[in-house]
This record gives sequence, structure tokens and C-alpha cells, in this order.
Amino acid sequence: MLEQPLHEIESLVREAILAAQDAGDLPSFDLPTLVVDRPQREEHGDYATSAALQLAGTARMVPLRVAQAIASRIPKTDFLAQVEVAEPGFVNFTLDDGWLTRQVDEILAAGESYGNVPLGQGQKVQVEYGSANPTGPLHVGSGRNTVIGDGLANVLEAAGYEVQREYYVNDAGTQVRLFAETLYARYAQALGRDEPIPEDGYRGAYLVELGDEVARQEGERFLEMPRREAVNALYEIGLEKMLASIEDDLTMLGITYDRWFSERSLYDSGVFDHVLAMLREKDHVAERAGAVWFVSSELGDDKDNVLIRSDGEPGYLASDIAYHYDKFIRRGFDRVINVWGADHQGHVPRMKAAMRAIGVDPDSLVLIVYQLVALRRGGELVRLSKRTGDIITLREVLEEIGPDAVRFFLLGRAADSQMELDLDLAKEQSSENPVYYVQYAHARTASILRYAQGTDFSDGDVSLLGHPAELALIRQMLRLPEVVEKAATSLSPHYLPYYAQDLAGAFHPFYKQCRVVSSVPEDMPLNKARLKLVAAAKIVLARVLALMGVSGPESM
RNA sequence: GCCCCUAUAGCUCAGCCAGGAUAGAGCAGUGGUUUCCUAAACCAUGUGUCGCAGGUUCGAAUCCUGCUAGGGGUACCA
Repeated sequence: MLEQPLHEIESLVREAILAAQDAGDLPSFDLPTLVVDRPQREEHGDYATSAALQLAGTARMVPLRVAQAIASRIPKTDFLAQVEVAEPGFVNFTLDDGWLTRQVDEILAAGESYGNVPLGQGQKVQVEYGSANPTGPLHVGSGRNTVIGDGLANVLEAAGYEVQREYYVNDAGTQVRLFAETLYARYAQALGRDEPIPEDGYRGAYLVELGDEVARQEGERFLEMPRREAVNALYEIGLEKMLASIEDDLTMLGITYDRWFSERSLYDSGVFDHVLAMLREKDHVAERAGAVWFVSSELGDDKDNVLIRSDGEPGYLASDIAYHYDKFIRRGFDRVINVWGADHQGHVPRMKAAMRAIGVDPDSLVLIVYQLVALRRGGELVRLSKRTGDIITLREVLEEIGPDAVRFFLLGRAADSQMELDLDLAKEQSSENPVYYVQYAHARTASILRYAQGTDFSDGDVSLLGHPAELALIRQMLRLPEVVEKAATSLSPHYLPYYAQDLAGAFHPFYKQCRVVSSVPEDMPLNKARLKLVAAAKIVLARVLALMGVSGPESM
């Protein structure tokens, strides 16, 4: 498989600078990080470096002369047609047309693996995402979480990491207990009892339905047992049903996990006690006012935090430390990436401190904090809360807009950006979603290949390609590995939808301008070459769609 | 109060990490395109105090400081 031109050029530039230094054309200095990237304007070539501008100061030379010193030492290669110096000191690189067309064969040979890059070297990475409390249906915010997490996991896999996808099930602690208490009340109400829901209970209608359902299925038997026992039993039933519903929603979104990790299991397996003892032993713990505190202020946090509350219940920080101990120490992940909503950002310094406390490099724990999704309905801002029951469920949006559009929309923004989703507007405009533009390009490739069934184009000669629209398409196809690498390095899956649009945006004009399956017999050689190009384009479109978790339809 | 994120075209957003060449895309708007592979397409066209004010630099949307506005956090909830 081909080395990426970008990296090739980086080495060529580096070697050119070193050679120029040896020859005395450039003074000697240590090389900074050299940046080669894609210029904004087409006439500046495929790649460009501003290295000369960067170095002009240290070299005490005019930038243009530095650029010339570099450009003149870039050797002739098969993939570069042109190396140019441009004002005020850029070196621009243009890919060779013949080399470009040959990449079509390379992509066909690579097949589904096209786009993979050898970055991770098999490092073990866990991506934990979703992880909404199993106390209610998933809302749109969880949708953003899972779409980012899953997209990231896909990209990291393509970049050569060994990725494990995990959902942390908060099946212990205050919130699920409150959930079970509420379910008990709704269940009793369904059977005609006057049972108020707890003060801070979950008010959503879904629990009324769940109470009804349990009453229908289980009858009155829970009313006959001691209340505490009944609540425990309902806890198990409710948890199972909520998890099933969450899993259903995620399946609809096309998301499956390698593992659902139970918080409760940390207590059952003894990991929790072990970690707490360890923290005590290492003197990271203090008792104050009847509670047990994690002295995180000594480990870089701005304050201490409660581990065990004065009522004897562990707080969620405590189990989270045990959970991460399990991830790093027991399961041996090299890196753990957690996707968190902005409402958890205060938890970041605590967990970093916790990593120091358990002897893990804090940098190997990466927290992707995404800004919360603000929802609007008919111009009204909707506040989301499972407890008040005011939620817009992920399922509702999935059913209205469809999983592909939801994925594309939620993935297409940087995690940092605060997005506002107007449901009414989204429903209205979902037919304008650019996802269909990309999918349509894929459907068109499929359509052409169907139409040409019976034509064996395996002997197609790609050197016949050369139409500007063909070359533009190949250029976009070649960006996939760069995009994967960039997204994996910066943990930013939002690059994918932008790239997908660029790729489709090169395919559609090609389709319009270049007739692939022509009825004129003399066109056969070109037909075959173009069929190769279409088959390769289909591979690339399918791959980028798959990385986003969006389907690639054969027809639309 | 303190901490984190954000402010770029009418709307929704890229670009900021690693400063560079006339700041980009989609949607919306306007005009046009169909003798063979799907018009969910193509072609053409307008749009900017890059929140404000300073600073650093040969060069700032990008880095630094202050300010303004919005979102989030600052619990013995998660």
C-alpha cells in the first residue's frame, strides 16, 4: 500500500532542509515541527508547507530564499509533478496525474481496508460512551454522546488501535434506588393504591407506563411482601426493562457495545474494597464530619471530595475510581477515553487526581467533554430532566428524522460547540440533510455498477483517466487516510461528515460530466477505466459512511 | 466570586491545537441545465466590524491580556 503523500512530503522537506544545511545554503539550527498541509486554494497545489516562512527568522534569511533552498533539493519522485516556490515563501507541491490515476488500482486492491492508517500499532484503547443512568429512556443528549463515542471508536479502529466499546451501567447508588422507589409507587398506583411517589422521584410518564406494565405482568404479589423487599425486586425488574429499552434505542442508532459494565459488579467483585483500602494505605483519604474524603487537593485538584457519605453510602466518585482502577490496572488498557457531557466537566480534575492516586499516568485518561444539546420546540427552549419527566427521547427523534440523519447531524459538530436542535425545524429540514447528498453519491455508484453488470472491467486501463472531474474525484478519494489520521490524532470524529460531503461533492460533478457506461463501442476502454474509478469511489464512500455509522444504500 | 466551553455569512456550522497566500461549507435566496448510468443531481450568482478593546509578530479568525454576551460547573446527586 502506498505511503501517504503527506508524510512522504514531510520527509522530503525535512531531508531537503538538512541537505541545504550540509551544503551551507542554510545555517545550522534544530528543526522545529514541520507542517505540511493542504492549501485552501487549488492553484497552490495539493500540498504546501510554510516551513520557509517559519525558518526565515532563525536562519536570518529572506523567506523566499529559504523556500528556494528547500524546493531545489526536493528530488524527482513518481508522485510529484511539480514543486513550486510561491510568494512570500511557500513551497507548493502538485501530485502527478499519472500517479493519481494509478491510485485507483491501489484503492481497488486495498478494498474495504482502504483508509486504514498504522497509527495505533495495536495499542489497547477503551472508549466508554453513552453510559446514561438506566433510570429512564435515552434523550437526545445521550444521542450526541453515543454518536461522538461510536464515531471516535470507529476512527481509532481504522487508525490501528485495538478498541473496546463500553457502556458503564450505573446500577448502584442513589439514583437507581430513587428510580425503584418511584416504580414501586407507580406500580401500587396502577393497582389502585394511594401511594405517593417519592419527593425527588422520577415524574416522567414512562414510569407510569412501566408501573402499569409490571402490575399487568406480575399482579399484586409485590404488594404482599415487605416494602423494602418489593422495592428491591422492582429495582431488578425495572433495571432490566430500562436497559433493554436503552439497548433497543442504541441498536436503532446502529450502536453496539463490546461490554456493558455494571457498577454493582465493582462491589460484588471486591474491587471497590480493594481500591478504597489502597487509597487509605497511600494516605489519600481523610475522615471529616462523619464522611470519608478523597484528599484530591494534594494531587492537583482544587478541593477534596467525598468518597463515602456520612450515611455510609459510597458516592459516585468512589465507584468511579474503582471503575478506572479496573480499566487500567486489571484490564490493562493503554488509554481510556470517556465521553462526558459538559455537566460532568467538574469531575475531570477529580478523576485526574484519582489516576495519580492509583498510580496511573493522568494523560492516559482522556475526557472528551461535549457541550450539552439545547433543545427547542416551536421556538420554546426545552429543559431536559429525567427527574421532572421533561425529556425529548432519542427514540422520538429517531422515528421522526431517521437514524442516518441523526447520526450525521450529531456527529457534524465539534464536541466543543454548543448545539441547538430545534425539533420542529429539524423535522422540516431533515430532507435537506447533507447526509442524503452523500448517500445518494453512494447509491449512484451502485446504480452504475448494476447497469454495467456483465462488463468485465478488471483489465481497465486507469491511465486513460484524466478528465478534470475524474482527477478531482481521485484527489478527494486520496484524502480518506489523512482524514482518518487527523480525526484519530485529535480525537475529533466531526471531520468525517465534512470530508464525506467533499467526497460526494467531487463524485456528483464527475457523474454529470463523465458518462461511464456509454453505448458507443469505441468508448469501451474508457468505460472500463471509469468503471474502475466508480468501483473505487464506492469503496471510499462506503468506508466513510461506515466510519460515521451511516448506511450506504444501494439505491435511493 | 472562582473554574470550563462558546461567540466567524440571513440560518446551522468548519477553520483555532502546530499563526502564513484573496476567511470556507451546507441550508435559505436568485437564474439556468434532462437524446443513454437515479434531478435527493449539475452549473452560475450574492453574502462577512471572524463579539469588543488592547498586546505579541514581518504576518493574528488562530497566540496573550482585559471586557461583554450565552451555556455548563462550583452538592455528603450522578
